[in-house]
Amino acid sequence: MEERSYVETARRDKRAALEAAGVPAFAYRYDRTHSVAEARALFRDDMGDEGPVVSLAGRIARRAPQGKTTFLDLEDGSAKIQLYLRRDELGEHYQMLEHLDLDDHVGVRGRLFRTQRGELSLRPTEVTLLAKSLRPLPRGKTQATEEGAVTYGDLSDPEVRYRQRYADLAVHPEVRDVFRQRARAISWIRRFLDERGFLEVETPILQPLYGGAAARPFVTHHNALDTELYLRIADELYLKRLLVGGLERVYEIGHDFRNEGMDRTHNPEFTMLEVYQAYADYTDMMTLTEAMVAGVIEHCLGTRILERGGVTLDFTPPFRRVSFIEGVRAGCGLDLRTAPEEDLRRVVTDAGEPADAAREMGGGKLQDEVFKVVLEPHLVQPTFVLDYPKPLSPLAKEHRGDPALTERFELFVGGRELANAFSELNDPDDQRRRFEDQARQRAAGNEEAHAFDADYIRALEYGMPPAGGMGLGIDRLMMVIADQPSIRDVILYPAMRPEEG
RNA sequence: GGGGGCGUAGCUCAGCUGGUAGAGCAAGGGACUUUUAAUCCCUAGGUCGUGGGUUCGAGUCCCACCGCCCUCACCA
Repeated sequence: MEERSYVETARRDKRAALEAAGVPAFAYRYDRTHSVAEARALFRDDMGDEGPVVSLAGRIARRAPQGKTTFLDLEDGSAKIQLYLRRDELGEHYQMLEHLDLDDHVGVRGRLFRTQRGELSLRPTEVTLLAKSLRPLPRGKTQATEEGAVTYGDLSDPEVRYRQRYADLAVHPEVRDVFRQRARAISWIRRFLDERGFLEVETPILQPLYGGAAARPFVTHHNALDTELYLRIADELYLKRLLVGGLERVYEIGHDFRNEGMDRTHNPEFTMLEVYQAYADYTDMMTLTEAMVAGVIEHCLGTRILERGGVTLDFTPPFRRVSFIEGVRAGCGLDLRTAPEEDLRRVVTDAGEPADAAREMGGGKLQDEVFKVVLEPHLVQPTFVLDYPKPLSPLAKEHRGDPALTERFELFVGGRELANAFSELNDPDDQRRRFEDQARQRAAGNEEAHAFDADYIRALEYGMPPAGGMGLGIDRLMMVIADQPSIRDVILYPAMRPEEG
């Protein structure tokens, strides 16, 4: 049994006292007439002491008993309001107040008015305990200053904030706002796609073969089938099968799982949007992505121009476009298609990468590294990087103008990848060769190489229409929209090591 | 995985070259009928992350472990 702090003991004593007096500590329901924000909006200054009567429910966020008068702050999901309680107006209810604590849920009914100090308040004639708080929330104390509210002694330990998100949310209205904004953004994206004829679908998370990206998977086991299953690393291959089946525009918003490192921009499970459109190519995807990203930002923030970390980001379409090859050439003078690998390695090591790591690189890996060093850090404004070298893009169609490249783009913002799209490879024989190549890499020890997916090849053989496909990391988009520096701040329950080792 | 930092009361933190713990807020008692971080008086509250070691003596020094943060690497 966990030992209780003296604070909790005091609260339990109060609970017992209330229950002994016939006051239930945990009520069943309460009819409120307004949210606190709605109630605040009802009041007009010409009402004087005769404001409307409302019923509100929420937590006690401040307690300031003053003898025959008690001030409480009541906070619900929308806002805070001060309660002004008088013994001569509450009668026997007033005795109950001394058994109420910070954080208790209460319902109150009374008239709105403005105090002499000018604070919009509620003057309750009834107070109902709705739920006792037996453990104090880690609240700070808020003071109004000339520059706005300042909170002292506030919960700040990131570990506690992520592990006990309920407490973090309860004491930080601004954290609740981040997740409200997230919900608004996602529902706007659904509407955007629905209006354009895209069908929202759900594909398997448990998969016998994983694919669609280069990543190590989580492995699990199905008892009844006695078989290994993988948590998906991407939706791609299942969604493209639907194009074969005649669902011409599909999308999915769901979690992918990648069994790799975690940091400020990576959580092991994360929310991905994938969109596929038949008879379209990557230029159509670029238009779609631009409209969607600019639209959702404008919907959430009311503007397309954002200040982020001292930099002004302008999401007004059209976004900048930079060719992968040209961008690298402008950055280091080398043409990735023709430059000797030695020269590419020198670019990488000159940028501070360890020489021995660079020596082991070759082919696509080396090209990717050159890009990361030369171009990626400069992609601050929303920028499409176009036409990736073929070795980097095993699921993308060969570029119609250059067999060394693929028709692919990635969208970068603030130096980070936000979206990835191609003209989808739909030639089953080509795809088979690429899978075979991946199988060879896998046999050579590359854990991230694709498995050979015979069923997917079979689907392509039936004939997949030409299509554009796009994937967008919802969490990273939310980091931009909500101006949060860590992916953990836009995920309600980020991955953490289990407590107690 | 490498490097750096952190872990002390319910919360935020202080604690020097080692001498067995402090503050503010929160809590309990008292005063107070318009407060705004209310104020004033009093009181209580701690296996100093865990386990070893050095020492007459460890929150402090050493070692190991656990957890979190930052950073590099890997990746995405």
